[in-house]
Amino acid sequence: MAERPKLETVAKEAGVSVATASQVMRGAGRISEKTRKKVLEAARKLHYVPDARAASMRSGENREIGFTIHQIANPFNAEVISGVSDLLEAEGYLVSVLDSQDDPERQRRQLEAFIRSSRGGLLWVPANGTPQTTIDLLRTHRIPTVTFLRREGASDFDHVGILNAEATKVATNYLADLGHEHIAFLGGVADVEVRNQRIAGYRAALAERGIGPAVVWESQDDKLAGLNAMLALREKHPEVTGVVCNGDMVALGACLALTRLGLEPGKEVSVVGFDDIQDAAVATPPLTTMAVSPYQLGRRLARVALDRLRDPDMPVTSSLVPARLTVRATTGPVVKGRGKPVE
Amino acid sequence: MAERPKLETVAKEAGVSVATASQVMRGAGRISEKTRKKVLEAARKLHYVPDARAASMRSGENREIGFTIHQIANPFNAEVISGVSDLLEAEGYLVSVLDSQDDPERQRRQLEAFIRSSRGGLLWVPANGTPQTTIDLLRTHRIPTVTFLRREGASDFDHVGILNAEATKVATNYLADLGHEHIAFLGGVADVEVRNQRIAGYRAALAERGIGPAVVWESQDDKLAGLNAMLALREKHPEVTGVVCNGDMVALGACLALTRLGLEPGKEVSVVGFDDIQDAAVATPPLTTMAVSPYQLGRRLARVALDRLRDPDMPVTSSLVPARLTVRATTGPVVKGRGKPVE
DNA sequence: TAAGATTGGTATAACGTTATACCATCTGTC
DNA sequence: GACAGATGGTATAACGTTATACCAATCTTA
Repeated sequence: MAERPKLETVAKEAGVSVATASQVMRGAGRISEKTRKKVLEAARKLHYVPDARAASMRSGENREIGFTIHQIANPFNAEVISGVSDLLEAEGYLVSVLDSQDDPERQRRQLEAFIRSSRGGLLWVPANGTPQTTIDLLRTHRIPTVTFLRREGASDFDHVGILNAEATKVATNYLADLGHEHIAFLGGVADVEVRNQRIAGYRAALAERGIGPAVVWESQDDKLAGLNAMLALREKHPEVTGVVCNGDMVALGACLALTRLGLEPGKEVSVVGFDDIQDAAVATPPLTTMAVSPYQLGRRLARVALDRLRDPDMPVTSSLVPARLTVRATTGPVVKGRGKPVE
Repeated sequence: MAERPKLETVAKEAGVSVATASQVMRGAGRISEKTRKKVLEAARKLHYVPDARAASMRSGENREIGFTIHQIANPFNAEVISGVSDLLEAEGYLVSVLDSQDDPERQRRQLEAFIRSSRGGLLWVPANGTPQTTIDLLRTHRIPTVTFLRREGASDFDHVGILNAEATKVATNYLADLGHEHIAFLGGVADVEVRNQRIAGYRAALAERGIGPAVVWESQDDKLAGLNAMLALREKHPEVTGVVCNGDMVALGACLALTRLGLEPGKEVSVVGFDDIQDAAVATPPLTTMAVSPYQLGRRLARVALDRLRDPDMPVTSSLVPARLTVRATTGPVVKGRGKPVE
């Protein structure tokens, strides 16, 4: 098999200069239909594929976009990725996803590699505990960047995120409307920005209603952790009848815990999730949750990135989308009942 | 802020030639400790980051690896990605993930972009229905490629996969050992290679035991689809008491369906999953499944890729890992019972 | 029909690295 | 003190594109 052909090979085959061949491939310049055909034919015949490195180096353009996210293995994020890819690929960009696993050190290495290859732009969920040096790195190298979900307040980069406080406020008020007077916030680990916002909304609703005190309980954001956290919360605070969760996975785990305790979610204890992942609707019982459409969120993110790429001097934008209360079966009016002891 | 510094800037700052600066940055050539220090200091001061495009173009090396997968939004795949990244990043590579969404056309576009930027290597789960032209594309451009999960038989690329037939054979035999005589295979859509292998193992076990007939039922590989498929299967074949599933998500859906029908998984009907995703252990009841450790599988995949990158002329390898029967609560001896009608 | 405009094409210098070949200077040896 | 070998450094031509400037024909138009 022949070596990878270059423009020179194609030009020779077509009997024109490299400059002409280049113009034909890019659809630029003024070329007659006849030679255009000749060049395209030659390129096809030789299976010519341009070298993006050389092109990008010379032209200063790069149609590859990076998406650095804290966890790929998360149904919500995965749907966001779909939304992002669909829109950007339709515009001729290539999206490659990097998983920082929420580790600032790993993130730094990835972003450095990213800068080395001079990608076109970056969609970024900053890892928890991202140091200033990493932010400086991106700023120094003038990478068109859109932050996603985190670093909402910072106005150094464009941002797309969720109206977290508003959402948990709605959720908490909804539980209060149902008659719940002891409402807890469950899930997430301390000092994650998104969680802090959600807790703030939860507290605000409590304060408005004059109920409380606030009960905030930590846990990792997966189902098993949610299960265990709910068991512990229940033991320490048996008076709690309403639970606002940091995410659907935790909420589903919490429901599992209630079932184990012989309690029925939506009866003795009401649970509200956050995100509306696919499982939420299918679970038994189906989960009441604050729904954000991750796919649409991804498209929004991509749209902002496109705008930024087209006009680098545009003022920094921030775009926050609301979550919608979606009532299913895990919430209801207060019902008395003690449940059976754990087996 | 200054323009992005190049090697020339660094060299000037340090008072040496670009050649020397280059050698220092790469740790090559013979350079005195004194000038080495000078150059490194200058680079640090200017925040110099080399341009990987230029380096790669000149040296012909590229430490970026692509991982094209049919679905990111899948807990099993997500864990594989972790395993791959952990190992390759430790070796100084950067892994970027592309989601083909199992669409051959989208996959072709992505692979073309991939070739254009002359990445170092490719880990590839071929989309279902991948045409020969796409395979030729990779071969023509001599991309070091390792196929994963699919195209097991083809010996044109290195391969890492799962011993599918063996696993479902074990699962089916296990159900037969428990006394089940009517065993069905549930899940997956027609003509996906992995599923065909699993069905073959299932059929082989039936044949060996002299039980049957085989009942094969299609469904998408998610929980909701599994639920509906199980309901339909149950209606058409009420005699079935054992179900071997194409994946854990389907199996979990099937269990949900059984519960809705008033049947207890592991009692009236036994269910075996495949993969052992995180949810399998947490579900109620916990799922019996054929466990493959996706993280370890990812590391294996990365290992094979590294070997290939180090020795391009090495003969093509194939590495198939077994799945381990992991008994939990959804399987048990045959129990008679009709269940209650759907509410 | 001469001057200008338009059309279709080409030569060539970048882009920022790295690999090669080469050239000074030292150091030790006889 | 002449010569070999080691040591430390440099000049320069690639890598495969694209952008710029330019040129040679051909076509207008007055």
